[in-house]
Amino acid sequence: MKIGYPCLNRSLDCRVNQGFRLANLEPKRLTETIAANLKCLESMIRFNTAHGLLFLRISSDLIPFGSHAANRIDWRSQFRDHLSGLDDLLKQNQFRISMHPGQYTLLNSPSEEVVTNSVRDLNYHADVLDLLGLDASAKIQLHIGGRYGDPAAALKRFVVNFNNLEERVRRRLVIENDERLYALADVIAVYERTGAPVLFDVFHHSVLNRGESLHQALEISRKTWRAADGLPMVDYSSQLIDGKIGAHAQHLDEGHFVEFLNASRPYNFDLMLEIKDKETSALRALKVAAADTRLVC
DNA sequence: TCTGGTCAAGGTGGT
DNA sequence: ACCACCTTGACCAGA
Repeated sequence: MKIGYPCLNRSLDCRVNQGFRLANLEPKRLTETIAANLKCLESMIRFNTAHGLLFLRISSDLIPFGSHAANRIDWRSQFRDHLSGLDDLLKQNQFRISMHPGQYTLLNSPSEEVVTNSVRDLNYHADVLDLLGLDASAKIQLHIGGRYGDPAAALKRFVVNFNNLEERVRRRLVIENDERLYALADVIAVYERTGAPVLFDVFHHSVLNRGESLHQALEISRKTWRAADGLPMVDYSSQLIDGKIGAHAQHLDEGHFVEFLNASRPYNFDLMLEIKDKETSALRALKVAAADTRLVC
């Protein structure tokens, strides 16, 4: 079990997701921003290495407008060496890597244009991981998408569009249960028709489920990961006190986390802590989990 | 330097 | 048909 926090580090004096408005897009600025973001990603990798946080989710905003038609610079060639340099760092320290496209990336939309844009966005994510030289254990996690008034048809569209993706994208895609529309059982149904492993989200499952216990859910989801996919990935969070149901906690709830660690044995997985204060909670989690024999840090 | 409106992008659900 | 809301961090214009 490696532990990580998503995308951003609050204690560094740089940012990996610097951007600007589309109206201000200009090749020189784009090139400079990408260079700055990559430099900051290196700082983040060094920070995580030093602290034993070896599960890294790379921000989708690493390359501003990464999949947008207006991005016309050849960043893939321009930053090829820079990216493979980062890969050395990642491999030396045995990092586990993921990425998570945003809410607008929807493979199952009834709109052809939305699907086209989504495919391009998934290609972009795969480009980053490919250029980093990472194997198939580096994953891109996606939700099934919308319901569009007809969940069966929406699921079918997901399967068809998934199976039309390039192999280099398909091998990296894993599907995550959400907290409103598609529960673990739905994601499993998609797995059966696509072979895409299931990334189990503990918190979403606590909000939307069909009665599976944590144990059952971990058992069901882990079986969908093959050797080449690496250890299963699991997302963890807890409810924000006094927040709406489904809102992520601001800080790690240590009691809840200890309970999760105990209840999740003997299953092993890499754990992403989706908690607002990012590395602060991840570092606390490492301490809490210090005696857990599954932990790698 | 601060602040509030806005940002590439879609969809749900209440009225 | 319309509109508030989602979920979020950061940009940026105007004060």
